[in-house]
Amino acid sequence: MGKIDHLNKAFESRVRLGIMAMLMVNDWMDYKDIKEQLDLTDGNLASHIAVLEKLDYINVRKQFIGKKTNTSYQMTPLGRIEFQNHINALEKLINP
Amino acid sequence: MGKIDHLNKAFESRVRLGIMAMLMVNDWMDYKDIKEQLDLTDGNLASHIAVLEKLDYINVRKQFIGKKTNTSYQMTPLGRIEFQNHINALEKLINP
DNA sequence: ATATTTAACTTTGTTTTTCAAAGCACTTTT
DNA sequence: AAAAGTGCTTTGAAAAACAAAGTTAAATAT
Repeated sequence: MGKIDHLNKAFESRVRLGIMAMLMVNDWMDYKDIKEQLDLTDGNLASHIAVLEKLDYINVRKQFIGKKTNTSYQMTPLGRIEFQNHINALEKLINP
Repeated sequence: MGKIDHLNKAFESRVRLGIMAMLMVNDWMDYKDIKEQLDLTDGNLASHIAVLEKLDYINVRKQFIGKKTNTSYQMTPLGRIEFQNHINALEKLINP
């Protein structure tokens, strides 16, 4: 068993790392805010969100605020566990 | 400027993360040891080493031990700085 | 002396991932 | 009626990851 096996492939992208880090500390985050804070294009963000959603690492909520569409994201319990595991693996790798 | 801009693209691969982490704590590491500890194929390791060498993040030393060829790797000062920066960026991302 | 094994690659080919650009449907603002 | 914003999807090109096979030279075993 290699030493890097506990690093989660889903978090090899700095975009997805960024998304997860934001969702660790903010319960629901808007599409627009994530896009702006990470400086991403729509297509780029949408594709990474799709990956995280498919893995059941994030929940997606679509609603209307007034008459505007609003999409926001929340970490799932599984996502939190997996991200924590990844962070722990990173720490072990770095401080062996 | 996005929050993930200080994450180094070179370290998005868990293989390269693993190599650098090993070289943080071991001055010279053998090809064979890295390959075994990270459980990589020859081609896979060679290609990632090539990336890190091209960026001047690692030094390569080829020598004979007795009559056997021996290839080993060491982190360069630049590599150490860049890896540290990456780790710092990760920490900021995770503990904001 | 010959055969086998080992180290350290390189090459090849497939699959996956990234990312930007364009388009789209709907809504609000002017 | 026109322009602009939201939140996508689709397309397509480029890059990256990875495994498998082949290569070379040297080491060891027979």
